[in-house]
Amino acid sequence: MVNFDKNQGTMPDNNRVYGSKKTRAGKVTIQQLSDHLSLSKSTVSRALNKYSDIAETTQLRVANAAKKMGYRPSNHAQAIRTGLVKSVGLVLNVAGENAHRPFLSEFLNGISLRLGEDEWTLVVATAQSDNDSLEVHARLIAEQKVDGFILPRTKIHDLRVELLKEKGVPFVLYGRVADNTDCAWFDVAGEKAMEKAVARLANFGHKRIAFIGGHINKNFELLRRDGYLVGLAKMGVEAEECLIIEDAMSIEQGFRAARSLLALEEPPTAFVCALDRAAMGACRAATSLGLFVGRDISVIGYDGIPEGAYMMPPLTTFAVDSKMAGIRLADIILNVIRGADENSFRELVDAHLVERQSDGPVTKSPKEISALVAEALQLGHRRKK
Amino acid sequence: MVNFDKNQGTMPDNNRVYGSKKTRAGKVTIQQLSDHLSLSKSTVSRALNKYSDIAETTQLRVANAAKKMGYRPSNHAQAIRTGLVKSVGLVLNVAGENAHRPFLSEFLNGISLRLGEDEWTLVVATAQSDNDSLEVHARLIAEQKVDGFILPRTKIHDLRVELLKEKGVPFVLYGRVADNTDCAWFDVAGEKAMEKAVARLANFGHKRIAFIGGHINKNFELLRRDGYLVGLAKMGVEAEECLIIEDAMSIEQGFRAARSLLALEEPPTAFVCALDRAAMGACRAATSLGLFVGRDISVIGYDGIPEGAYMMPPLTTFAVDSKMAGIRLADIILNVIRGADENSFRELVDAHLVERQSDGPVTKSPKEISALVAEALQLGHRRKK
DNA sequence: GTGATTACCGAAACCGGTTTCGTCAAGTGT
DNA sequence: ACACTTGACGAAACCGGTTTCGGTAATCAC
Repeated sequence: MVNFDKNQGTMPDNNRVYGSKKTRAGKVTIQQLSDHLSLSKSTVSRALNKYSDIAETTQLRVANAAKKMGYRPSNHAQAIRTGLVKSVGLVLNVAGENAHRPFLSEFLNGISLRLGEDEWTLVVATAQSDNDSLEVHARLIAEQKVDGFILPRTKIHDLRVELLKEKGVPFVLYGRVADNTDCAWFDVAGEKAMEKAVARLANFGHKRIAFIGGHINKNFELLRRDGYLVGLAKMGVEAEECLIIEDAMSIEQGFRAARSLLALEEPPTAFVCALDRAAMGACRAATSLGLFVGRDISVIGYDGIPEGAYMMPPLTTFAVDSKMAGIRLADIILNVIRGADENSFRELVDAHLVERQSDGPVTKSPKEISALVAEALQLGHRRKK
Repeated sequence: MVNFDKNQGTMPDNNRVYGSKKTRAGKVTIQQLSDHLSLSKSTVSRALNKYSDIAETTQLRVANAAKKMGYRPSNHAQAIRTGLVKSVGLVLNVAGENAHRPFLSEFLNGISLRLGEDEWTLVVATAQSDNDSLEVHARLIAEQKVDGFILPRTKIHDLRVELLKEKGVPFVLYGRVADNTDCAWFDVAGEKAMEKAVARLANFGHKRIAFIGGHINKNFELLRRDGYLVGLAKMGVEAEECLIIEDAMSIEQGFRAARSLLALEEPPTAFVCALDRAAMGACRAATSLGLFVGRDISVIGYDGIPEGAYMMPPLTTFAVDSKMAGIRLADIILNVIRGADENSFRELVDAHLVERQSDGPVTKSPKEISALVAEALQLGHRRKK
């Protein structure tokens, strides 16, 4: 009868020391609370959850005692019954190391702020590819770590949407997809900003306005390009295939895009860029070709990254409010999780113009620009020799 | 006895529709699994957790069946008993809207990657101030949303450390604090980078090397400044009070710092900056005063932000690997939570030099620089009139 | 005054796991 | 042949809540 149970029920080797030393003493349970109040567990629970069959006086008494004793319901204890863990997931696809996110912290802040109001939390995970992203979502669902998702950077046909619809897990899109049925979404109207950018430039007298866009598998890219085209149409300017370049997501790519556009026989006198980073590259390209941005040539960006203010010259751009986006998305997903109809959430807000000095009235014709560029190129060529 | 319980036990109004329509059908419980295997719940549980008192053959049988049926233990169901929710918290203090985080997504990626290996998750929350940060931590603890924390951007005397020590909640620091006892930490040796930067510049022949630092309440600032001073001492260069400016966290502030340093009677011929963003400002300041960065004057940054590569000229800097930092921090906190001794985790890694073109051999004396600056200022002055 | 409601609360089941304790058959020593 | 281990598993308690189902006393209708 001596140490009979020594190797019986012992913990496995790989996780024996689980749990930290201090046993999280402070924790007040509902049992202790109900004992203290001389009420039953169930009454206390229902009182806290404001059931109508508990006397108001009792509800008050319980609420006060709970506050005084510092009682907080254990999140997972209630999750096990209610099925709600009170947290939403956000999976960031970091594929392509150029996946720059200038406003991630503001965005997270908005989400966290809104979720915090209801004592919910945000679970963040990253994915290394589109496929991985699906797996990560599936994992979070399987382990019931979240009650719903915010899906950033929607693609035109987004597999995440299919997955979540199939599993019946609530979600909200940051962006739009081809088929929006039964999808709650929030988006910034990039297309409208592009349209306004074109209008602004046309009013400045520009006739040859180029467009430098982003990844064509992203939905926002199509929308922004359409906005650009609509803008041209409305201003009575004819669109030209050769003035549109896509797939410029980085400074480098923006640089190359602008270089090639400026090498055209009849180069543009203004650039509309779908991303500030591309605009930065475009500015550098123009500068490197001897053009003064804001005078010889105009550039308008989109995003509102802080660096834009410190560029030479400061960049005119359309800024999006990422914090607000986070707040709205969090609010929507909370509603959807609580049973609201997805189809009642379709929010489109505007980016707002930040007027700086990278654009202005047209001063040079395409021919003149072409001449300046040619000169700069020859100079560079000569210097190399 | 008709509809007696109609308004009895009804849910309160404010949260009646809780839970989404579809009842998350796919979920396989341990009960179903054990039924299917004709084993008891407890045996299955212990088999999955590799208890030594379950036959190996049985363990295998259970593991296989679990995989085939797609069984995933409900996270909160086990949390309620084990006390572990299998997630770690990260609270970002977004105070001061210029709290720019160039590498946040890489950092998150590193953390998520390592946590994901063990099927843990990352909970992210934001705080609007130092005080709010404490409250957010407390909230996450009270609701048992996390098992431990990663504390980024440590301050010299960090209240978060006190809070977590008092509550007995595991944590790991990204950075160091004044009193490191019983703290696990990981850090990048910014001081060493600063020292190397000074050595590099001194070897280039620079004698007047200025330092532009960051927030003085952050611990890294003290360390980096010390590194700068040590570097000077080692190279036999005397430190001068007037060549040190602190509190430059943004491009704008770096700009102003460099302007004032260049206005000195005997201005520096090189800048060592504790942050790339300050370095960017410094470059712009030098350029605006008619100096060619990389030739007339040298600038070295720290952080390795991507924009540095596209500056004019590209910025020489010390880059930190944020993804790796995330991975290591996640690994450490997992160990600490599982009971390892905090004092056995003290990791210091180096930032690595990225040689670009913003620094080089000294070509101008302080006097000459001063003259150029004076000229540029007069020019600007004249132009204004 | 009596039966039917109604307001309020407690007992117990339940959620999906983990852990303790006990049982039972097979093996071991003498 | 008999007491003692040992290996392998099941029953039941438990974790901290939520929800169902009754039950009791007071109120109301007539």
